[in-house]
Amino acid sequence: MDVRAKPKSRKSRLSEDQQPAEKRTRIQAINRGLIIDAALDIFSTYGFRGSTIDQIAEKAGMSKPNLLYYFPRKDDIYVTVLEKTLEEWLDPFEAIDPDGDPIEELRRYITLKLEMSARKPEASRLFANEILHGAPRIGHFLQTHLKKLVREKAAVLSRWTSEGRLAPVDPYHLIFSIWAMTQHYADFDVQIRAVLGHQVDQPGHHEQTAQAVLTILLNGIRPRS
Amino acid sequence: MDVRAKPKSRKSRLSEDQQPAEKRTRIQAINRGLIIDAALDIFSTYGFRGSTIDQIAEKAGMSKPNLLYYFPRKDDIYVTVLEKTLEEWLDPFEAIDPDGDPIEELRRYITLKLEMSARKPEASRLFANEILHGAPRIGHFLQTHLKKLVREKAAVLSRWTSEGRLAPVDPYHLIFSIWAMTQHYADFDVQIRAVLGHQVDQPGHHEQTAQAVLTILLNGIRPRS
DNA sequence: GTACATTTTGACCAATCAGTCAAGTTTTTG
DNA sequence: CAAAAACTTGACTGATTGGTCAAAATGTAC
Repeated sequence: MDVRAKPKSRKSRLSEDQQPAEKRTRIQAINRGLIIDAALDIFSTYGFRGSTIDQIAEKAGMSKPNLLYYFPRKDDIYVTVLEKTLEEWLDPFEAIDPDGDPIEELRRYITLKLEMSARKPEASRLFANEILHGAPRIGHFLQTHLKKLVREKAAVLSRWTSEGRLAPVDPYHLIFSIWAMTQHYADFDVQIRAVLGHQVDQPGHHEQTAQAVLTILLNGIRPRS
Repeated sequence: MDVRAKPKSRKSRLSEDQQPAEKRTRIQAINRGLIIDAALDIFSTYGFRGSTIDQIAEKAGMSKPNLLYYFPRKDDIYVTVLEKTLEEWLDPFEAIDPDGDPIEELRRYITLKLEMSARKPEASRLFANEILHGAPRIGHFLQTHLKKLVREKAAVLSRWTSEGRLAPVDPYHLIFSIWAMTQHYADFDVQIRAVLGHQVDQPGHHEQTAQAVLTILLNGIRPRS
């Protein structure tokens, strides 16, 4: 269940790359990587305005002017990181198989998203922060690419419902619900930790979470008599 | 279903009031109100670091030094607004009645939360933003008051389950799920609008949302054969 | 090794913004 | 109405921070 599979030469969706990847030197590849990793960390913790270039440079182990040599503007770093995050984020959604078994496909998708939330919560938080503040940089992307993608998947869910293989439920809201519940575990981690205490660091906790979320989504909370 | 009912002389939970409310003059009451309303708007849109005192002052219709006359520090405004938000936020949760009918109580709570998300999404976003950034100002509150409150309600849910009046599901994760789904509609409003289009502004849309969320949570998505 | 290109950095600049202050205006009080 | 209290504000300050620049250091190609 490795979701890190690289997107197959898919074009960047948010902006054109300033520089074709092939033209990059070895040093550039390394340093851009260091910067992006550091930036994800800092931006997801403090937000765009709350983060400083100095912080990112420090974390990446280089001077500020050096960092600006690779990404001339603060915005460039941010957009690059956001873009990478978005791609990784949507891959498993695209992978929902219209020809698979409905419950199994959704179970797999939900499990995958929960794993991502546990493994890389920074990515989820970066995205959440951008949306929360009105998505100033990805509004267009949401209205075009994401809208289309969701419409396609909603159609699949609709068909499953009409075939009686899924409970009759609005497919859009079902998608939103899955997103809500899975991302919540990354975005509201602090709150969950505060409430559950150290229990969240114990082995098996993620499995328990997955179990609970799947139970609620699949079976609902009304007792089956 | 009015949730604006004022908390019954409950003590502030985050910080002591700088000044007892009785000592406030008429002008103070008015201006503090204007500031708090403006601040909720600005802070929820731009985050703490992204908001400036000038913006808030402008929105409140007064000069910056004037605003600082009422709240000496930027932080003071923020904490005050956060505190008010938190109270309003938890009231309906506290109101879950251990002696009521489980499904009805949860249905009421979920409906109420969805209404709040639709009516005052700024409050939800302000809270989400604070949690997302590590809850630097309310960490203690979460670990004490909220933790205790959730434990109490989780015990009620547990009992309901053991009485067979609720499906067997981890009570903590059930609470998290409800929070996730209801807040999602406020926090990710931009995304939902992008996907659903202008449909969200049509009359009856909130009812439709509530219907879908309740169906999923109550009945799950697995078809009942 | 040498010439050229790439990478790195200290020192600096300009804009933004939280917060101060002293001098004014308005409101309340007796 | 007079004095005191409460309120308001223009002009300022110091700290932070995004971004520049020219010179130095390092890496690469022949």
